[in-house]
Amino acid sequence: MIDTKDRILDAAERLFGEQGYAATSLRHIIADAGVNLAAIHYHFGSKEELLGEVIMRNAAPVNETRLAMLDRFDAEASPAPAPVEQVLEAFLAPMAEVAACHPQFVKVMGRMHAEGLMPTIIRRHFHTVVERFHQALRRALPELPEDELMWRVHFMTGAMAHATCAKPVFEPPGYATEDMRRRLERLVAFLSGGFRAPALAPEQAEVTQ
Amino acid sequence: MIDTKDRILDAAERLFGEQGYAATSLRHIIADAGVNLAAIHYHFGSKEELLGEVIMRNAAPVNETRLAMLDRFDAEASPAPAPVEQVLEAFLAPMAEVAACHPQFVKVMGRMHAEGLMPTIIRRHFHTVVERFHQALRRALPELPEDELMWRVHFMTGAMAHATCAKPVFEPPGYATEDMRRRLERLVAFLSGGFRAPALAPEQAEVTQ
DNA sequence: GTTTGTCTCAAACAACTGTATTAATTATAC
DNA sequence: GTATAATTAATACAGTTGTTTGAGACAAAC
Repeated sequence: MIDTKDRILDAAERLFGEQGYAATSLRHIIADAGVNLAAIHYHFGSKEELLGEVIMRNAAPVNETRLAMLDRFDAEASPAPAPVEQVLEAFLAPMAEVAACHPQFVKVMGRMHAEGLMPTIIRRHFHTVVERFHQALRRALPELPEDELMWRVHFMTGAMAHATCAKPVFEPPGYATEDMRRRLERLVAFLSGGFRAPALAPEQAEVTQ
Repeated sequence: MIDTKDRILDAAERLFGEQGYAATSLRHIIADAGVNLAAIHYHFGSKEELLGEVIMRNAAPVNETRLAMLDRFDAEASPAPAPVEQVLEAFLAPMAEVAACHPQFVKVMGRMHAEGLMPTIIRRHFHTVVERFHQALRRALPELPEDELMWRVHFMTGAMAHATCAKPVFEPPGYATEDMRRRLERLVAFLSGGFRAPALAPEQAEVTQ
């Protein structure tokens, strides 16, 4: 079969997205793809490299679109910096677009975050995009201290990962039918509010009680 | 040894928090606790029940404190509803407190979310607390549509889980030293902003492009 | 038609998983 | 001291994991 490789990639993408990387065995994948176990190691060498190819066949175009959108928003707002909403939209909207033809890829990325595999992947393939968006957020929120900004990026990462792949504890109305595009729009609104919130007073006495 | 059971619980709590439930084998746990493999099944019966005990020995007091704080904030603000900041604080601060003596427990809860085990656990032991906080948020944000609120709770869940257990892609300054209390205060500020953000216009034409 | 390289097949590998069993040990009560 | 219960130890089980192997099927090239 000529398309064995693609069938493996499709099956892996689907199962990684639904169950996560660790929970998906190679035997699940070959059963879903209808191919032989050896085919995976013939075509990819290892489970880890298979994951790498699943990611990279989508991540590259997504990242290009992200940078293009951010450039456009930056140009439109010039000389002012692009507002947070647009920075976040430039980051998230391309994921929603790719979800149209590869609905599972978004989930795969979420799983990577949730399983703690993202730091490795990021440093390998996403460095440029992350760096660019960090700068954009920095300019959009000049009054926000650096540590607070980085913490909020961390929080955002969690909300993103959860929003894209996790099953909610209590399902919002229309959860199953609502498309990823609208879901990410809701997320942009929510995260923008979070980034815009006043920063914590630096190292005062604890206010918890 | 008299404290075998506690040593198992402590080791399990630590390893579940650091590596997650699925990635932690019973043999990791016994090696860490310095006990025999049979001791786990003697004291707990199964891996799943061990997890249950790890959770419940901390979750019960935490949930009591949560409800007490929320009652207090509600009384203080009466007849107005308690503001979002306080609702979130009542939910998160007790976790920060328990982190003082059981620093890994917070991470365990985060892992449960990330691994998708939380829905089961929640419905079993956290139903009251979740219901109460849902109502509190509803009253604090009366103008927010119900579906939008539930989506934001979902986003909040993700940010919480990630903030408490995941290693950030790029570490904020002072990441290793800053205590959980302050981290959760940052999270409360961020989430409050998110909940306060204006809701998405209901079902308009897509604004993505 | 034979050869060469691509690819698939079934089977097996060693390592690991949660669980179970049986005997030995220890502590407590009488 | 002995009987009774609580607890540990060592070992084995059956299943799953990622990975490897070697024999064969198939196509295209010459």
